[in-house]
Amino acid sequence: MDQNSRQELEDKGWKIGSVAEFLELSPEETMLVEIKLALSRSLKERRQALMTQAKLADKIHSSQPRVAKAENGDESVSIELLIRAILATGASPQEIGQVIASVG
Amino acid sequence: MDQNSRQELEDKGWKIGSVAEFLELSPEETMLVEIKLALSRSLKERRQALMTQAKLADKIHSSQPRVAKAENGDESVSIELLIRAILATGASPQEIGQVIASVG
DNA sequence: CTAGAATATATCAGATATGATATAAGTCCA
DNA sequence: TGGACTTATATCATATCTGATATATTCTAG
Repeated sequence: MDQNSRQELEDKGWKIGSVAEFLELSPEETMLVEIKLALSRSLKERRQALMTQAKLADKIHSSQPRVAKAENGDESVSIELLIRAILATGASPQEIGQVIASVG
Repeated sequence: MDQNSRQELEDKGWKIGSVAEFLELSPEETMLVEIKLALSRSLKERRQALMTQAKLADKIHSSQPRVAKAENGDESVSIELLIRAILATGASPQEIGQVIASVG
């Protein structure tokens, strides 16, 4: 975990108040966060190539603001919603598996 | 989706009241459910080889009953908890990606 | 520039997932 | 056969996630 990753996580609001607190994330907790961020990035890439946030929101019976949060790695977004959204871009389970497997 | 899968899903309580209702699951919704079930099965296999449900519950700061639900594909269990649990068995993101990629 | 479209941020009430607890049911072997 | 251990089921108050809405900001074409 380098300084850039740390900054990225803090920027996304991963309730990190101090370096010490950050370092207390276990490897498993860190992996979980990285999985979420990888899914966020994948979602944004795929969605941008295909449609607007509002259009995707409709497809998954959600709202444009929630899609925005999903794409920006907001901590309030569940992995479940991320996967629902990615599936709605036409991704296969294989592709989703790839994204997760690509994490550290 | 064959008859066995359907029966499996109904057994797990995936709020399916009738065949018609079941068939109204979109391909994306079906994939999501199958991803969850695949993760459940993987969790159970891995955990059984290593430790007791109570031990795993401690590791993820959860409870034995919740681990039981996770392993039995209970609808109330989030993908997030499933992944947290699988990571706690020592699985890598690669292995989790494999499980998801193995779905349909 | 600038209007319209897309995206981001803020707020919130309701829905869902959570860990805890109690306890039932199953498993195993002394 | 029964007692320890493990897993399953039921209930619940609380925490977290949800979609909706309002609105601010950013982007893009003209």
